[in-house]
Amino acid sequence: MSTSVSTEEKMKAAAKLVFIAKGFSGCTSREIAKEAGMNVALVNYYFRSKNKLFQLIFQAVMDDFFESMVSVFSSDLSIKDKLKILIEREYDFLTKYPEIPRFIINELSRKNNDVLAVTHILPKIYDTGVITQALEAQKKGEMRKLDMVGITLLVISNCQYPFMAKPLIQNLHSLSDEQYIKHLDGYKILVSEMIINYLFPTDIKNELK
Amino acid sequence: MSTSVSTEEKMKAAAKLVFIAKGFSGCTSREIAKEAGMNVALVNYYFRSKNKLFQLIFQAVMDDFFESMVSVFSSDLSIKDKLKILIEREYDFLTKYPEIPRFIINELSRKNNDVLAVTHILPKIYDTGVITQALEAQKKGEMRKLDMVGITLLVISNCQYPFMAKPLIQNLHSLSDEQYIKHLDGYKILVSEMIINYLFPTDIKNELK
DNA sequence: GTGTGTTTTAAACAATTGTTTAAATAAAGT
DNA sequence: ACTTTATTTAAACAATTGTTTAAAACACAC
Repeated sequence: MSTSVSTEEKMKAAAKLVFIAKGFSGCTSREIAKEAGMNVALVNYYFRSKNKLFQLIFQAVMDDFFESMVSVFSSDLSIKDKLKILIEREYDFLTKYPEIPRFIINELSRKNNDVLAVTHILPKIYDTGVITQALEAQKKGEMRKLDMVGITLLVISNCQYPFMAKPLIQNLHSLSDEQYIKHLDGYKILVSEMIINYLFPTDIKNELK
Repeated sequence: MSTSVSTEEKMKAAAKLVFIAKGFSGCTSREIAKEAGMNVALVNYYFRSKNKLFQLIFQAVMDDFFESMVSVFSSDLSIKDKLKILIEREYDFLTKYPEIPRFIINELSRKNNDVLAVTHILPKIYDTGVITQALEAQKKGEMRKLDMVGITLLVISNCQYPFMAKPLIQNLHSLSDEQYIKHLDGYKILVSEMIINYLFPTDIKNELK
């Protein structure tokens, strides 16, 4: 029993690694098993099929991915500070796991994907009260009027895309890995400044409408 | 001869369609041939291999993708107007071909990809003189100091990501296709406003550093 | 130890993969 | 019309795919 849990967990870890790096259609069961150092048949023994294993991993990655968002929104901060911290956290997370947004967007774009997946996240965000908090700030004239979709897009566009586009930008501007990471370091500040300044303009009368 | 060009072209069109939709590892030679309404063997007859065909398509898509950027930069406008128009054009292009950024980023992220590809684009952008134009505007204090990588990231993050993330945002916020397109319509204005305001602040003394 | 159940293995499976072959068809040249 | 070349086809190819099978190895009760 003790070893079985361990092997199942090792296989999941390997699957996560390989799936994220290569995508569902880009890898094979044998590749995952090899990464885990075990026999191919164990994929089906423990998870019934490559697809079932994938769904498991994908769901877990999704939950991880949105966990920090929910936790920031749950904190006791102003909406402005929440967004500031969120951007900070996103960059931290993505520095560690830069492949994840590409992985998620990719697999969600795949048809024949059983994943309905994400619908359970929005209620969690609602429960944090962050949305009413934003609405109140907007009523008080402290925050620019913008719906939740827009706010989400604004934040994750400017956080996730720079990591997703790394090979593109590197190729385009001939940058090494270190050069690119360094660039992102400064870019994070810019993004935070730009978004916060836009959403919470200092000169309220002129900017807000 | 006349039919042969036509079939080769038909095959390329089909390949473009299928590759963009499903990616290199996500589709088969037979699928492409079927889409073109022809025999599988013709893939290898005309293009030697699935991989060679892919490289051909990928290169063409890349060139298309950056063509509008170069053409806008070549125009006779201020740097500020060039960026405004660029954002406008990007949204137009992406409304037509929303899958392309995901396709490009995906395939560039794939290892074992022979594509070195993009290095020929940057010189073209240099040749438009847009970079010296930006530097001059920055010297004159009209534009915020930010290198080309940052400017590129700023524009394409906020243009491309909203299209790439469509299934994610739709899933997250339970939006129909029409609802999402509608959202993007308004979002485009926001993005343009935010970026231009950030790069060209009206109150120069306070904002620029 | 013996027996029972679980875990792991190597081998096999049918299906699908990219690619090749060799024959059939069409086109072009003379 | 005949030859030659280019195009298209169906069939086959070896390799790889996800999955199954049946036996081996293991763990642990008794």
